[in-house]
Amino acid sequence: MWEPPRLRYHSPVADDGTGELGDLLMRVARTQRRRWRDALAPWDLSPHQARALRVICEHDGVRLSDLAEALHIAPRSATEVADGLQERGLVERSPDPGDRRAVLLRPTDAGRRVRGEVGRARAADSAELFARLSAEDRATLARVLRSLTD
Amino acid sequence: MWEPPRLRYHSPVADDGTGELGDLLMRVARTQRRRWRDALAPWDLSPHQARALRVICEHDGVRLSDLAEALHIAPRSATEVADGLQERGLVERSPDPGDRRAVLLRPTDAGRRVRGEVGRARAADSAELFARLSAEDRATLARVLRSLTD
DNA sequence: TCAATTGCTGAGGTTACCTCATCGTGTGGG
DNA sequence: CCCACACGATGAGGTAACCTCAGCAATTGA
Repeated sequence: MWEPPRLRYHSPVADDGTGELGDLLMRVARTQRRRWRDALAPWDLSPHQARALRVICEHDGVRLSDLAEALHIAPRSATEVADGLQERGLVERSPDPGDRRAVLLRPTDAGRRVRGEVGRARAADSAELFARLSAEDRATLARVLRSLTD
Repeated sequence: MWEPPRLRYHSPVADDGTGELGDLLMRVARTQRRRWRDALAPWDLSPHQARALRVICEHDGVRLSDLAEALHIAPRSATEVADGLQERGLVERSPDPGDRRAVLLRPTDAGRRVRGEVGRARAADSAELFARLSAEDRATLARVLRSLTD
């Protein structure tokens, strides 16, 4: 039996349309983040680990400091993300032949496989979420969002 | 002097358009989340605290368990959010006359004032972010996002 | 050549969440 | 009218994901 929520979080305040856009955007983004986290559960990866795996798979031989930059975290924290992936056998550390201080991260075979599976799961999930939109709404949404990312 | 980033996080992978929508959405949302956090800094409030203050101001007399539900966190964690707001003098606890187990949260005068200031700052920030869109793009975006939040 | 910088990581702290246990209060079936 | 059980809040304690700072080895530049 359904019971109405006692509190609504989102404001019933009348506004001019731009104020609400921010709310809507965050709401959809939160929905998608939650969906993504759930979709990632079978591999026991956090969203950050999945992003790191993707970065590492896309560029052969990634330095920890570059990974940190790509993920917008402190260099020290990239060490921990890499530790997590290494523990799971998805990436390996190797010395950088050009700079003996540095460490290069490379995907293992398992890492490449998992990255592929995760990528497909993510694409499927995204397609499912956006399936309710018409093709032209999707195109408009993509254009509008792109113009907001500068 | 500008230097190109060595790594791009976002995938150059060609896709069918729906896969990229998810990325774009998360990217815009992250931008906005960061902007919001920065906009909140003058009041020393976390995003969660600001949301809690908003909920408390919009409904007079909010139980901790209701706050937890509204913020999608465990009841125990709502206690901590309320503690933070109470320390800053923005809300106060009072016994629920109808149930002596429960505690009702109400905004103080300072809380109401801060909520107003934060709301205006947020609206201004949101307006600034979305200002580059045409009025009809904003309307379309709102419609499309709304249809994704069910 | 050597002082300063860079890349990584150990040590330890913070924040924001969680679960479980406890305590006082409400409530419904016998 | 009980009283066993459910419920609301919170203390205690744990975890995950960040952070800063210090230290070490390697590189770089004046």
